[in-house]
Amino acid sequence: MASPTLSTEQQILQAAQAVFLEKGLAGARMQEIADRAGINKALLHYYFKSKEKLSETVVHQTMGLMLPRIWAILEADQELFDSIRRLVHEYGTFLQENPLLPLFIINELNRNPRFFVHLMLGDKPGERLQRFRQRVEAAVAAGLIQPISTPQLLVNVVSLMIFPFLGRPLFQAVLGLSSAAMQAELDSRLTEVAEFVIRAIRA
Amino acid sequence: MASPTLSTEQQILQAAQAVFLEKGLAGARMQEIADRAGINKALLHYYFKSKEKLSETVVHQTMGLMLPRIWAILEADQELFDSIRRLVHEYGTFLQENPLLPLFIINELNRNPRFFVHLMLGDKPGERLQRFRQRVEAAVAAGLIQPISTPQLLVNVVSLMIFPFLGRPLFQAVLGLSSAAMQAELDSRLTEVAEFVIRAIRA
DNA sequence: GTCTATATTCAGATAGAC
DNA sequence: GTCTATCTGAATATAGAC
Repeated sequence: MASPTLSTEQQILQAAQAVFLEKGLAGARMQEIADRAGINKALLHYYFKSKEKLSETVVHQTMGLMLPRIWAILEADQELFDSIRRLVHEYGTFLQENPLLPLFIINELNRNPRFFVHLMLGDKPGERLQRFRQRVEAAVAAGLIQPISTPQLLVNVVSLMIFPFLGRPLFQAVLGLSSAAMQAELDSRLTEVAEFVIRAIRA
Repeated sequence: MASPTLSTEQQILQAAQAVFLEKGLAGARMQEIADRAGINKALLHYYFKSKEKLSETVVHQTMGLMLPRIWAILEADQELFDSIRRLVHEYGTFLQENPLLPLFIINELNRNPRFFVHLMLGDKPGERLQRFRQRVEAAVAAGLIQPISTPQLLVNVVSLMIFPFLGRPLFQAVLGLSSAAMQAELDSRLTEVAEFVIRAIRA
């Protein structure tokens, strides 16, 4: 049960986020959310008409924390390698603090791409990346980096950051690492991934 | 409805795999599996006592296709860069043919790590990677590649291969690509990822 | 082995009192 | 706003005839 100084609505949202992240949307139970918020199911439906509505509110709130920071970095006018270092470090830190988020997001993204993409990109999806694309192409043209398309570069960076949190149980077992040792590996990626990418693309 | 020349059991397994991959374990309905197999629910339970049992059989069967090939590459005594190229190409091709598999696997892996890890690695999880580990360390010692730990290298390669299939809807929207264009990007990764990794680690 | 019909369980949602 | 009690629907699983 969360701090009683929060409004009931905030208690619910906090409890709902925790349960959704732990169990996934399909696995989450309204009963459990109510229990953790210290109320009952009826009141849950009084505040949020349905589970679907509740989840949308939670997703909206949760994504709001991260997205502006990512876009700020991608749109900043800055040396490309520094952008990559900042992106890896800031987004990586956020992921360390929210390690369950990737699995939840990936599932909802695939279940309802429309809703999700609109939430992340607003009305004009393709355009937000224009600045970053120009900077990559300029760096290629100037011979600063290997010829690589913006899609491939971006997919690579994002994959390297997020996937370890999804495959963690597998990696830990295959590599024969303790939970602490695996955590240390993830920590060191906050800098290692950036250098890995930079070495790969540097001309 | 599948080919009627198959035994009922095979019809069921085939239908079950399709539904599990499309809907996920939680989202799959026994009714739909029965429908696609051309039988009814009761018969489904006659062959497989429960949904859980059925899913275990399907997972077992599906993973069996891929795992031996991966281990063969990791355990082969071969030049390291060639191993990476083979791994990316063979595993990548498999993923292209089974694009829905990653999402299903990742969910089941996190839902039940024990069962899953045992299925993938057998009784002695940490040991199967010994040969590959030695080869990486030897390459580092010989100055052929940058100093990198086996865990980081392996996590990187696997992340670069699998994650694009999980984040595909997002990437497609962010990058403003058509479905065909996105597919082309994924295709070209079959070779590009290997070269990306090799450039990153080459001394 | 295969079917129809039914039992059981569970979870989301609502009614209505306070 | 908050509660107890209840409805409704869906989905897994089983009984029993053929």
